[in-house]
Amino acid sequence: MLLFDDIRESIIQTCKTIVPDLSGKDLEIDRSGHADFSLKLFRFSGRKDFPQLKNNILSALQKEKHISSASLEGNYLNINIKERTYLDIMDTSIKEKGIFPDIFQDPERVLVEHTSTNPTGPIHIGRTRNSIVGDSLSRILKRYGYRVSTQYFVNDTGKQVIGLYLGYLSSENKSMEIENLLSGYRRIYKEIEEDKSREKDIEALIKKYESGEEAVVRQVREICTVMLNGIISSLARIGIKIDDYVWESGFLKSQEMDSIMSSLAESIQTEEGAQYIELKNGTKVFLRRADGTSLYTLRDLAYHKFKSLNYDWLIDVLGEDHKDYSRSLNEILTEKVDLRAVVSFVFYSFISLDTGKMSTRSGNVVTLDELIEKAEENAMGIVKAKRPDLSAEGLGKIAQAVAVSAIRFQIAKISLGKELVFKWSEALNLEGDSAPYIMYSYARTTKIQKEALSNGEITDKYDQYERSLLRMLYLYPYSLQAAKDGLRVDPIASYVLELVRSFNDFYNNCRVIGSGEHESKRARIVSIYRNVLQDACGLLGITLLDEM
RNA sequence: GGGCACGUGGCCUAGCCUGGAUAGGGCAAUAGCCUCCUAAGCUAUAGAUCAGGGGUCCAAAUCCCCUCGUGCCCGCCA
Repeated sequence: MLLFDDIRESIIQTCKTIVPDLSGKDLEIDRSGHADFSLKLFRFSGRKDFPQLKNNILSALQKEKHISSASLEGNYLNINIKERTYLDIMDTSIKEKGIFPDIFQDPERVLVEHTSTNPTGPIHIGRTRNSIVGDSLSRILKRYGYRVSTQYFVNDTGKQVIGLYLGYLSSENKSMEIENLLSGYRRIYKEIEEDKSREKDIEALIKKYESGEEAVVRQVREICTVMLNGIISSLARIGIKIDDYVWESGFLKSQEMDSIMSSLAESIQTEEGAQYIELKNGTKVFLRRADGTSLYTLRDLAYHKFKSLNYDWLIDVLGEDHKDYSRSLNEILTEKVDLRAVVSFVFYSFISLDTGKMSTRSGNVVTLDELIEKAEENAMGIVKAKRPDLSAEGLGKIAQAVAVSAIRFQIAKISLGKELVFKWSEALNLEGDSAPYIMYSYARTTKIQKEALSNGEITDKYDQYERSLLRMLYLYPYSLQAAKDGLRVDPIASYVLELVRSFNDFYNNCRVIGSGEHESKRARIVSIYRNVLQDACGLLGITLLDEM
């Protein structure tokens, strides 16, 4: 059910007067170029009165006020909507509400947890998929009317982070700089590979840390803060700002953890002193080590409990490696802990490099900063060549917008289940299905917007390009809904590309300025285009510029 | 071994949930288009046994089963 004034609904109502058991599914958006919408009549073809039925629906539809034409082709009933209807619905919505579609306000409070990468180094492009998806998803839900917040769960406990701390302790250079901390971290993990007993030093430190030894706690926090600030500023460069940062160490001796443990009390079993609970499929989920220190699952359960106090719907954006883990977590949350909030998980597959899996520890990574820098440099070269008339400042502004938008779009457009292999040549390509392609089509409308006359009479003559563009614009809410329902970002990206393609057809075939009787009508179509494109690009983090 | 994903022209990808009319795009290739609102654009050509096999159905890229290939998970890591 779409939440705007949908003409599809009124068509279905009309059809129902003839065939009461018709449903919304029978009327689909046509993708094959036959019509705007098509009614599939296959499932009624067995009826004795089928020929009569077809004709009855046809004549009922021909009288419908929004329909310009309806015709039978085999078992399809093809329907075209009046161009003026499209134009008026969108025009009115934008004039009166400033937005199309004007959808509902849902009071649900939603928390999107994303990124949450270990603060053990700069964020790399693999993790960036998490951030981009999480950020766009929260924008989509906000656009839908939910009250949305975003949160980053900062992992400042456990082996990785303590390993980072040990690296710091055992290196001569005590500067709190990212590069220095990172090299200490890498050195420690090399040492562990060669000599497993080094892990004991980490375990000993974890114990000190969890027991709250002041100097340890303070220094770990300090190191994590340095790393986290690096990640925060990298993300800021691509337009991502996370509302809250919640430190995992805060749950070590928390009310939430106690509450979880008491909810689970009856199910807890022990094995050589370690505490675990058993799931329905027999999996053992460990909560505490034999030495009493907590495990990630327990802290994560406490964190979910905490989130559920303030939100109705929790959305976790996670790598596909967390699938089984999340299933276990969810089983515990729904069946053993009485969590009020609904929890949804969004999984994405990994981004790898030509050289294999990405890893901060091994150094086989492309960091987000590296990508941004190369992308900006690349964009700058192109803008310079195309716009020799602009000042350095103007060039920089465009190059930056192009680089950031391109990075975000390249990731957002791919559906989450697909594994990605990062290739520089593709990342730096700014033609075809890329953000600049979209941005460019917007920039071309600027002069039209400024100079075309838009308040004259509107003719009733529409050509195929105007008609297709109007229809594409009208279909925007359907993509919004697909994105929201599936917790996906790529439907918006696909839609935007299709919309831009449709606009380019229009632009190349329909002159606006000085087109006489067509000018007002076309100017209004362009104006709606700018509005919808801006809306959709806002969800994807694509910056639209008036010139480029 | 068990579980979860993914497999669409040389490369990348949409469509799959909710089966239906000629499988959309892009990159790379070839040939064109700037006296006309920005050529980061547009047009045309070439390129696909929708991994393979079986099944259901009037109808399968789409649903079901099997096989193969790839990735991920199966820790007192996070």
